[in-house]
Amino acid sequence: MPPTAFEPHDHSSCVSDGVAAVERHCAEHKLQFTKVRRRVLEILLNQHKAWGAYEILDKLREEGLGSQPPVAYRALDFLVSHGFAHRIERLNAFIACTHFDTHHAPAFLICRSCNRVVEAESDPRAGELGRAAQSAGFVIERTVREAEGLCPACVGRASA
Amino acid sequence: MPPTAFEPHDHSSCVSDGVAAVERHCAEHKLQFTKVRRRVLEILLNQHKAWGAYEILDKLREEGLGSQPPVAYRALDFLVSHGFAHRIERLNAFIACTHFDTHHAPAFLICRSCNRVVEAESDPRAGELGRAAQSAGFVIERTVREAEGLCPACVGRASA
DNA sequence: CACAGATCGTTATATAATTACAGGAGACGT
DNA sequence: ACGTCTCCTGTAATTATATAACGATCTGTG
Ligand SMILES: [Zn+2]
Ligand SMILES: [Zn+2]
Ligand SMILES: [Zn+2]
Ligand SMILES: [Zn+2]
Repeated sequence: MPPTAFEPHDHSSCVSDGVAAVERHCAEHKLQFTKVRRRVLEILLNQHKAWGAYEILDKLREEGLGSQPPVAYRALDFLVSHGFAHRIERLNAFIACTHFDTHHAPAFLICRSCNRVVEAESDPRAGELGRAAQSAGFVIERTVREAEGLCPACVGRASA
Repeated sequence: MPPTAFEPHDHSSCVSDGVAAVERHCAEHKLQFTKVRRRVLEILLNQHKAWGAYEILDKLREEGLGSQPPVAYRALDFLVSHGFAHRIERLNAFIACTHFDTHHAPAFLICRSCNRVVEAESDPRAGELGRAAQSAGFVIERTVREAEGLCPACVGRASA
């Protein structure tokens, strides 16, 4: 199952499915899926890129949903803490989770040319980090795995 | 070869060996290892933790080596771009490289309790990132691999 | 309604990083 | 030694990212 967001796809379903899944999850877990939180999730889902907090804030401001940084950061904190979105450390930016149902340690592929970001599943105990941790007796609680480079489309464009 | 910095070791040699190796490399490659650059490297080597740019700047200021942010950032840029130091994205901070001779894609173990950071070697093509990239046709140029958790000493302390 | 807890609106502040430009020190060919 | 070029430095100003603090408002519950 290769990542799909680098390829053409029916993107409107990315948005609607994403919102619907979170809506369901919130209802089941008695979480408040408020207007701002919903809108921020929609913004994140709207493109497969990582959004800076202030970019999101600008959108909210245009729509009269809030104008100060804490408004955006609180909504993002909610989404991230419940696994509906992820923070991309390399970019100081945020992206909607594309498989938030599973309890996961995400990894990301970031295209430096078109800025698209794709989330891949990953096992935190696998790979070099896990091996190094094990041999050092280190207990991993959270991992950051981000790869920067060129997506297939941009590689083609560059070498064409 | 397990990482060593979580264990007791002769730390004075960490500093002197590190400076000497960089000094040699700069001489061989006609790079200018200026006073500020050397001092910043020494500061980084002084503890196995990640230093914020402004922490370093404070030290430089005390010593009359510069007082404005660009002084610290320029030295750090030099060190990072030549592989003598690494940026820890998760912490917005910097650490001296512990095996800068080899052409490498580093991975880090970050203890959230004692703040020690250990660098492990890693192959960028291995692990989940590499697999995901390959199946997506993505060309990796740089990776961020950072694990946060508890080092052996701090795990012991917590469960004791 | 009365209450507790979560959420929101707003101001101010903290922290991290970059831009821009003038000046200085060394390398280098003449 | 002289000019000249390049890299390095000093400093002010600004931009970008994130959090603290506090009162007001909403939401569900008895
Ligand atoms: Zn899509
Ligand atoms: Zn691309
Ligand atoms: Zn040491
Ligand atoms: Zn520790």
